[in-house]
Amino acid sequence: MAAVDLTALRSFHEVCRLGSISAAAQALGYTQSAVSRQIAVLEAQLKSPLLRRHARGVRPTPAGDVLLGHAAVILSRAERAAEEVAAAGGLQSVPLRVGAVPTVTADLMPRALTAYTAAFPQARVVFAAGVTPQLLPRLLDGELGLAVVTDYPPGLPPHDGVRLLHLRDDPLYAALPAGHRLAGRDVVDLSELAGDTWVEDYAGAAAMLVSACGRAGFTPRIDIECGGWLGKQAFVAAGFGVTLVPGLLVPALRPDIAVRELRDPPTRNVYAALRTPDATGTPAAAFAAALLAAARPEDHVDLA
Amino acid sequence: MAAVDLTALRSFHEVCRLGSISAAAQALGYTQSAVSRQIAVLEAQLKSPLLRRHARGVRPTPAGDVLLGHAAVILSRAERAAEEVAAAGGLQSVPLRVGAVPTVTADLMPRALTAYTAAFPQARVVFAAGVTPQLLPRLLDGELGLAVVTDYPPGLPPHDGVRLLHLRDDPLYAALPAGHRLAGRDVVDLSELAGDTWVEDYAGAAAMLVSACGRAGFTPRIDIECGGWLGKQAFVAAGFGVTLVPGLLVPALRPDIAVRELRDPPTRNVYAALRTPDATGTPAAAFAAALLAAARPEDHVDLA
DNA sequence: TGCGGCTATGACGGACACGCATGGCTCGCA
DNA sequence: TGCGAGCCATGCGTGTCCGTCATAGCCGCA
Repeated sequence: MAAVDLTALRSFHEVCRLGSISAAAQALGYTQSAVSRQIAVLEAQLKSPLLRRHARGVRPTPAGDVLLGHAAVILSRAERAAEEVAAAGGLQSVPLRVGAVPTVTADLMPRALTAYTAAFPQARVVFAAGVTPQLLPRLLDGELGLAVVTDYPPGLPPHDGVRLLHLRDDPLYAALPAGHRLAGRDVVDLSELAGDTWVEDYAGAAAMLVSACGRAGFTPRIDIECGGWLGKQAFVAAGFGVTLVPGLLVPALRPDIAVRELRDPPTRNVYAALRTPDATGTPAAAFAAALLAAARPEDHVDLA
Repeated sequence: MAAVDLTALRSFHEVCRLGSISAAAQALGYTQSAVSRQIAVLEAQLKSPLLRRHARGVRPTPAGDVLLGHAAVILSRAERAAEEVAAAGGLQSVPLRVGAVPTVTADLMPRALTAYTAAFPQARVVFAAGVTPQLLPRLLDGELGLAVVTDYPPGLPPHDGVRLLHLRDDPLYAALPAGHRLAGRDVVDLSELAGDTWVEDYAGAAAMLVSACGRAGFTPRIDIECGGWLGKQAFVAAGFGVTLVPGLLVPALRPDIAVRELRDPPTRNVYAALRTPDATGTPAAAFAAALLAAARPEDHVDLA
């Protein structure tokens, strides 16, 4: 999609919305011919038909439906960028944008943020949750000033230009419905969950699940794709599946979920990641120090 | 940003990454002159300087930092779109994409999904959380097949072309740290929380908070901007602030948070939203019926 | 069967994007 | 302190691209 422009995407989006190339052309101030051509160029670039042509208008193909979903997001984001660039024109600084895997929001991140804002009362921090394969590129791309990431499989993505600060180890546990046949045990072997239905969504965590289950001799059946821990917990508690849960999250789980140690548990490392040029003397570096202090209270860390 | 293209955005992104127009030009296969001009055009379109020019390279301005964050997302999304369009070429259908405000993931959505997948075992559903002001445009744009939304202030956005199905009322409660001075009460008046620090993030919920506090005679001080309910709960439980919590979420809250009724509570309505042409005979319509059945178990609803 | 609605495509002209060349500024080194 | 190197901005020329106009073809309906 290197040569695709937002103009063609916008036209495609409007064609799908109105179900007609002519109507979209009128709405956008082009001729039907121009819009037809834009669509044809898009289809050539993406090497896939995007619209089914009928005598009375058009309908997206399945591939067109996929592009439509992305187009909506891209176009919306482009508008927001313009608005925010205009708003940022008068600012002297931008907030420190911190990203982290969701599991650290339950305990570690609030404690680190508290220490940081106490030391730097004028600082503004914006927090965004994400998964490691997304967070590191976002850090490198400049969207984030700091990211808390883990080395879940497939391991850390390439991170040239990034300084990693190890925060702690974090083993996985099994989260079972309270009435599960294995809930009465203290330690569970992963292979004993081969026949269960799994609750998982994030690409990183799903990969670790598949990898761990592969070593235990089975492929997990993930029927419930759920994005957040409230939802995950609800599905597990309601008996619709089991899942793996990082130790960092265990204290925050609802009481009607049975959390059990795994024999030989998959264990991840948790890191604070900064761009190498930001590794000293920057707000991101100060925040990393706060994270380290929160993760290892026994080490004294200065926030200067 | 109507005329801005991805080519200029890509160049800007690479210039920031390498800190040099010449280096970016070389990496992208352009001359320095072409890239310099692309940046100049971007700056003119966005009416803001985006780079500070130095003798040895460039650095983004604060406005440039803002654009860089968005550019990273847009460019990444564009790549994913191309990949997924290629992968979708052979598909006969796409998953039903369901969006909802996060509060329904804790109970209502898992129940509805269970009923739906029991009735349609071959169906694939992808779920994405969001806030109402984002969800309705995403529904209309084609990204979502169905969205569960609420009429938090500023109320529902314009929704021509959308069919709304009322699911239930949902009053707000106060969520307080367990040791809060008002935690011993059964009913709290919002004005009594005027001097507290607030935990909130989402634009919709923050607007309702500001609106409700305005009616109670004060402006809430939101020091902790936190995106997810695990984090919100952690900040409240740790004593760093109070927040409002929808009734739908109350059963899923951790036990060390004091949840209290509000006198005259702000109350929202919860709706399932579909595009009008999808209102009958589609997977989205069937899913809406499952949501209605889950929200009102006393009404019998057929999933045909 | 003819007409209207709609999409695809040929031909053409003007706008745009980029390369080459050059000017101006800053920085580092002898 | 002066010179050279590095780097960005901009004028000019050229080829490509984008949009318009016109036309052809298909489908559905009265």
